[in-house]
Amino acid sequence: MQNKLYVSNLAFSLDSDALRKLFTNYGTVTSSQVILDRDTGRSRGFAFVEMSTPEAAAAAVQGLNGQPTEGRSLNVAIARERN
DNA sequence: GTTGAGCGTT
Repeated sequence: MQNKLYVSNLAFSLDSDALRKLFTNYGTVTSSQVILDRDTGRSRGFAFVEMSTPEAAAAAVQGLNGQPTEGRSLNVAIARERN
């Protein structure tokens, strides 16, 4: 499964909904979630977005990786297994 | 500010 994306270096002003809208422009977003610290509830500065297909994920990487968003340059890459 | 969670109602 190469349809899960790891989005890091994101601005704290971005939430799951904002990311979803950004990625849905390059394909169908199956799920989007900004990672919040489970203990403190604060943003960890990165997120995970799952696309419906690997090609959609690749398109999102090419389209959003390194793009300035909310003052921060988004870093988008294929995510790893959670384990 | 950089690779997620959950175990008690997502």
